[in-house]
Amino acid sequence: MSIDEVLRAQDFRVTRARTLVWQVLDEAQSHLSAADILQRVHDYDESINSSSVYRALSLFAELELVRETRQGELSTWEPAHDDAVIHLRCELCDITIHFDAPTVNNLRKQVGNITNFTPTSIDVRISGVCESCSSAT
Amino acid sequence: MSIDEVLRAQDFRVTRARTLVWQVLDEAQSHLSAADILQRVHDYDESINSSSVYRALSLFAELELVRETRQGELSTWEPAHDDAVIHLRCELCDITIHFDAPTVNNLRKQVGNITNFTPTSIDVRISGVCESCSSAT
DNA sequence: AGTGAATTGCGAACGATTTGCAGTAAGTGA
DNA sequence: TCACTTACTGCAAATCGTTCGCAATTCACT
Repeated sequence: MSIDEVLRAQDFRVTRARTLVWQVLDEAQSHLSAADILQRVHDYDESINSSSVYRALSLFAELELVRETRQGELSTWEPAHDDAVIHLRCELCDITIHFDAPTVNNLRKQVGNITNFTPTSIDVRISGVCESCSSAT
Repeated sequence: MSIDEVLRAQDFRVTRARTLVWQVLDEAQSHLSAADILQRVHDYDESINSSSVYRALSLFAELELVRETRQGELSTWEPAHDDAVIHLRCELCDITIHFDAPTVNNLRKQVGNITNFTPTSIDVRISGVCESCSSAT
């Protein structure tokens, strides 16, 4: 289902701002800051305002189409994905790599079994050094 | 080793602001926002300024005495603890519970073995509903 | 094309955190 | 105990990502 269809299906209007913000996120398939997104949106259309970008992002977040993450100072966004996919964040180059770790589901079960806490979503982030940074001495 | 000793050992001065901020964190043993901390510090001494609280917190963070976490909008701080201890955050009452999950170390090993990423620290947060909120219907 | 409401652009407001600076007080050595 | 040095503080102003109010625009439907 395209973003247009998703929006229309829930009675939201398909606008240039929303379409472009989605397009940028979808093309990047990585963690982008609001500033990154705005900049790339401007590559397509200078006239889109930052407010509209923020508004599109929060709408998408509500519809669970994107996932917002706080990395250090600022927020980043990426298309939503399963929470068993964890984030490996390189401390040197700041890149974020996805890693599908089935163990995450064990962790989820463990918490469900041992405690009386009922998990809904799990968020695993690992900081460290990525391959290219560690091989670059 | 007391906070005074830790500070002195690294040639930082022991000041009222630093002592009180540490005392508040240590007493609470939970996640406090900067505003919470300031308020509790003021219970001891009205004259401490928020800048000093922020400055103390970032010093402590550098010395790895505290752990800063972004929860939604704002940052929270707590005394540092092992990263195999994960955070269970209740979506209803916003409380954060600690849970010692040995599985975290498996996850760490798994990443180390399967990928070429070298983990240094791991951060697991689980959102869900805590016992008292789920029993309160 | 015409209508009404949803959405936008704009600029101002916001609020947590930070900074510059002059004054204060912690540590040191006499 | 008393100076002396300078790290640290309080204050107020600045910063900066994000949000808001509102008039103008644009979308969806006829």
